[in-house]
Amino acid sequence: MTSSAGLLKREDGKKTGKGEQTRAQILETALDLFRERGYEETTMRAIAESAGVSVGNAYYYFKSKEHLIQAFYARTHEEHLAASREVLLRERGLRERLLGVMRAKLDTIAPYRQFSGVLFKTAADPASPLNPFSVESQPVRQQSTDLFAEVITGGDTRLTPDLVAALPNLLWVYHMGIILYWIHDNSPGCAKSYRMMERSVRLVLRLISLFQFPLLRPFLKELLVLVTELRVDEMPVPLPPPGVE
Amino acid sequence: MTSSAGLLKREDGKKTGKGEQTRAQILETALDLFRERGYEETTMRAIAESAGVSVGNAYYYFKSKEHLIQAFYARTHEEHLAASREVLLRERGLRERLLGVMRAKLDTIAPYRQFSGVLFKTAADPASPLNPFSVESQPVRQQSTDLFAEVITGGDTRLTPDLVAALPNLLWVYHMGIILYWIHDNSPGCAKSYRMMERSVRLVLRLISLFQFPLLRPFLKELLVLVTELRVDEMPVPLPPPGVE
DNA sequence: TCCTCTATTTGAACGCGTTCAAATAGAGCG
DNA sequence: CGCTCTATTTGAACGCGTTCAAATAGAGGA
Repeated sequence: MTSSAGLLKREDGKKTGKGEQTRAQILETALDLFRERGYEETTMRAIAESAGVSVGNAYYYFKSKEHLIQAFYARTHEEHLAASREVLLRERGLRERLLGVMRAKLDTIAPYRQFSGVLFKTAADPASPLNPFSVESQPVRQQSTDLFAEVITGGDTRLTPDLVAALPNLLWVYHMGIILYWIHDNSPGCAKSYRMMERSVRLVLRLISLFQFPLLRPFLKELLVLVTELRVDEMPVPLPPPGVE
Repeated sequence: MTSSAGLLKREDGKKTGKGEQTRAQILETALDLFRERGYEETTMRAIAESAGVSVGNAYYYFKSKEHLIQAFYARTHEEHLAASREVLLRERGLRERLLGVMRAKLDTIAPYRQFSGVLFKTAADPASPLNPFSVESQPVRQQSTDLFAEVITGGDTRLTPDLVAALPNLLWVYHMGIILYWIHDNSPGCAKSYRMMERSVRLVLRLISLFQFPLLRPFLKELLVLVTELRVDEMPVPLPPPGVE
């Protein structure tokens, strides 16, 4: 751990780097196979064989098959962030910004639609690290809500502080809903999802402008309380193993 | 036609009835074990052994371990309907009715909280028959939305037709959201969930009365379009490979 | 009574995800 | 060079959900 040496060290000085190569090899192979044959149909043995390693070795780098999904999710998440930044630099109108970010989301995950179902399934498990509310995904979730915060604050539309406070989380939930719809959408090119997304964005924007009226302040206050309580950071994390209740 | 011993032929002349007994035995045993040890920890072999049958026999009656969850779900669903009917007979105020139905829901599933997570996980899988949007669960879903329809139409509060049309589905989604929160709620007695439920019910009611204003008619129209499109009946169902049951 | 046909029941076997004790590789050091 | 320590790699083995060919039970007909 101290210092130096050999052909393999990272400037980071942590691991030898050889492992990182193997790790990447396994992940690439896995994602390829997932996309080709689907998640359930791809066995760990097949992944290992295609990657030219042993099964045990795959498990040395990924604690479980699920953790491969997590890696996939992290990747598309990054892609979406990048695509969104582009949109947010270009567009100033709230409508264009939200629409662009949402469209970017669907575009990003499009190639993986069929096995995104599995991701959603796993994510729904409270015990899974993939769960959006788990500690492990806290950073990703944070980045997502930050993104929505940027959508509403970086544009040319001024909103009341209440809304600015509540909207990022609400929009995050909203975008999850759209993805849920998308996962079940078998229309060619997921056309229905895109249409649904556009319509709902319009509705969301109208709701936003509606709640700008000072008259509706009490609603916002109440909403804010709920959203605050929804904040997952304050939710105790389900601890798994011992004991029955 | 019917043999004198009685229990060997159904009126509909389909099955012998002996099987029904075995089926019930397996289901009861399974649910007991699930509640005691949890879902993942309960093996099909253990269920079969405890029920005094072979593994293969368990699979003769339940196509998969998942289908045991489905049976459980059907049961608590019935319980909730019963409890709700009681509430709806007693209460006339919209607030009391919605609150009562929601509370009944949480009360009904309370004993199974820890393994309800699994149910949710499975339900999130688009390919699962347990999925709320699947054909298999269409009847249950229908009954649920009918229940919410009864909540709003059977009380002493008159609502605009638009709202009456849109609300059942919206309330169904809302109640799913509460359950999602509940699943992640580790507070003693799920107190946070109950509080969240009460607060959100209050908010929902205020929103309902808000959208009674004729001024907000366009919103309702737009919402109605979305909700109609959300109707899962119109969503093409991902068909499972072989035959039906 | 015996035969037939269907409903039910069995348990071995399969393929999967996962684990683990043990083998190997390679760097630093003498 | 050999020694040591750690990172990496292996493949057999385990327990699981699930399948299936074959055995059994039981009712109705001859």
